[in-house]
Amino acid sequence: MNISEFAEIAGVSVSAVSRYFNNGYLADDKRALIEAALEKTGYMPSYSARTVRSKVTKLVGVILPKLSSESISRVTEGIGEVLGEEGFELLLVNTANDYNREISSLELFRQNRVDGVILLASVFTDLHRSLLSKMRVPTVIVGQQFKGFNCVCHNDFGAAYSMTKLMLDKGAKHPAFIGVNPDDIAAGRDRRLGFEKAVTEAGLSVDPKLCAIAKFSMDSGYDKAKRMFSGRKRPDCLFCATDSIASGAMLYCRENGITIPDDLMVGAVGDSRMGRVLYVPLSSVHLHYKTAGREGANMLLSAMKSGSDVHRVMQLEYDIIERESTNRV
Amino acid sequence: MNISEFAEIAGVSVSAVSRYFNNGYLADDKRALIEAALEKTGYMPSYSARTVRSKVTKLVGVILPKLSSESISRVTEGIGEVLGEEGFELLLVNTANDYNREISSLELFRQNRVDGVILLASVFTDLHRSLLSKMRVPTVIVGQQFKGFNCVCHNDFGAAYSMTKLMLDKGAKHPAFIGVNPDDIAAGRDRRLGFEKAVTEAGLSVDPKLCAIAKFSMDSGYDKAKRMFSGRKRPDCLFCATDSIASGAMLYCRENGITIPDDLMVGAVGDSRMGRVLYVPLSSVHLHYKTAGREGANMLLSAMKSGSDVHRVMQLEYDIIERESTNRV
DNA sequence: AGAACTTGTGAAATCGGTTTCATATCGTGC
DNA sequence: GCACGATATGAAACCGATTTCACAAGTTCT
Repeated sequence: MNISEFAEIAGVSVSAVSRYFNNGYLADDKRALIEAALEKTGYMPSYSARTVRSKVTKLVGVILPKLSSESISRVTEGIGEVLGEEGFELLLVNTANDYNREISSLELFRQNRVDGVILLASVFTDLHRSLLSKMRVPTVIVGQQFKGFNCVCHNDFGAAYSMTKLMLDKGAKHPAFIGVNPDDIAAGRDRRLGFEKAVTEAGLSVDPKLCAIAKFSMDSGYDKAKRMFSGRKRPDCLFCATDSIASGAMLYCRENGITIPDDLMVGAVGDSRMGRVLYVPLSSVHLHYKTAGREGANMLLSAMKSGSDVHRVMQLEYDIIERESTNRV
Repeated sequence: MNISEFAEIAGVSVSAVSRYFNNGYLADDKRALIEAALEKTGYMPSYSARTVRSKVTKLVGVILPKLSSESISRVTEGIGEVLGEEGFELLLVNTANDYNREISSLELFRQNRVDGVILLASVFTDLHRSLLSKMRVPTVIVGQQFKGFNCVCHNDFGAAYSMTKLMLDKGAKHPAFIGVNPDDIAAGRDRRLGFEKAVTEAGLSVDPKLCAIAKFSMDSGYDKAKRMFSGRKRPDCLFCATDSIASGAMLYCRENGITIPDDLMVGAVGDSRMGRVLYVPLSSVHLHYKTAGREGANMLLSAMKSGSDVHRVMQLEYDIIERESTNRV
């Protein structure tokens, strides 16, 4: 059924029906007629037809590097909450960390498919920059700070610094580090720099043999820990860029008689649910992922409303969660 | 830029451009002309305009009870993989376990917003049934078996049965159960029934005082364990409907000197990442969530292609993962 | 050579809405 | 009594694509 058929059934003009759904001028008696017919027929206007003329899709594109990650799904949950209240729906693209899919999704969203875009990406390239600046629709980046664009990010540097400092303050002298790809500015580079600053500030030096780059997974954390502990130098504290990595490293420690926190303190970033129930509860830095999603969505909403090109940056702070893994007396 | 402007620039007719994008008859020379102009202008046809006429949205609606759950995000990942290959995108709705949002999303998708729907819901009501049977677009239910509709589900009964039997075979005599809402047929009722069958079959009886219904969370598992262990009767094995619940219960055990597996064996369903790194690695039943998502997507694809109303049911089997929590000698 | 297909083509109708526009009615201030 | 703004209305133009249709040209089969 289309709008003209429905208008005829209701006994009003096509324009009246359109106005009913779009808050235009409309007399109460027609409104009643339409509502009665609506009850009877269950008519719903077509979104696409509406979009052709009005250019409004009520869709927001969300580009994610993966789905089955606690942090990312929390961000997405926050985005959905805020946008849902405003009647927007999420068009989700999972790029599976595939660079090309990220680019092609941006390309797809660039023109007319959605009213706005929220991008969660780990690594940014020049191609990203050029594509992002050609965007016709408002865009917000969550989780990374990228000059010249709307961003909601975390204080990754501070988080890593504070967690490392916590361990050094408890007397550790041989700090180790397992991080992620430094091309990922937030989780890779900034957390590394935060670690390094804390170490240097404590009058110690960063030992390259006690530093490793892992992937975002437990298995990779296990692997890097294994290599590190096979060397001559033994660390007495370990900072990991993510909880997953830490949990893998701890698995190795457990299997090899390395006692936490006595032989080795462990601290990480992310405060995942898993951290609480690890065999030694994990000290971690809580980042406000869901809030980041909510704020990103709010930022996008105001950008879509205003249509202005002014970009904003919001940085969220963090909370240190101390648990047994750093509980040395 | 619209199709007529572009056609003029390319020096071909509007129809030719449309055919270029829709695999219609088209001579090679025109194809070349269009590709050259495409290179120059970056023109992209409007999805909504296309949809008005062709009725094809290339969108699939996915309705989820929550996002930040490992099992659900794995299912969604599987869905996205398969559908992405076929050029579909996901329109995601997170109902946050809100009954009304589930209904209103179905209502929204019923007509014309999407080409197909995949529904992950925990509890089905009569309203669900009536709404689902009024669906104009193909619909697949993942994770539940619902007579008369396309379903991809797990063998929840068998999973619970096997895990419980595993513990009873090792000599447990006082089995306990922490499950979820029995209105949830798959995770609630079937896992309960599977537990009960194993108990009865072993010549034991189900003690109501050793049975509890929790929510899908660690905290709730902790809480139910606390109450259960405050009673007079002490269980010697515990089956939990989910890993989260089990991890909460185990947290309580650890705090209260109940040794796993010696005092209490623990088994669950879900095989989440967390289970591997718990202070006592958790025995759990692996359900093929991602595969369920993939198969659900495949089922939807064939339903969309054929347009037929024949419904199919696919049940996926499971793997028992034995770890220390049931490792009694 | 002529019939019967297959392939290729562009003008025009069409999809289902929104928005403009010309016009009507009403209350209100002067 | 008249000008004026606010409210209300339906016909028609419009949005940007797809699809139909009538027809042309090239192939293949008798």
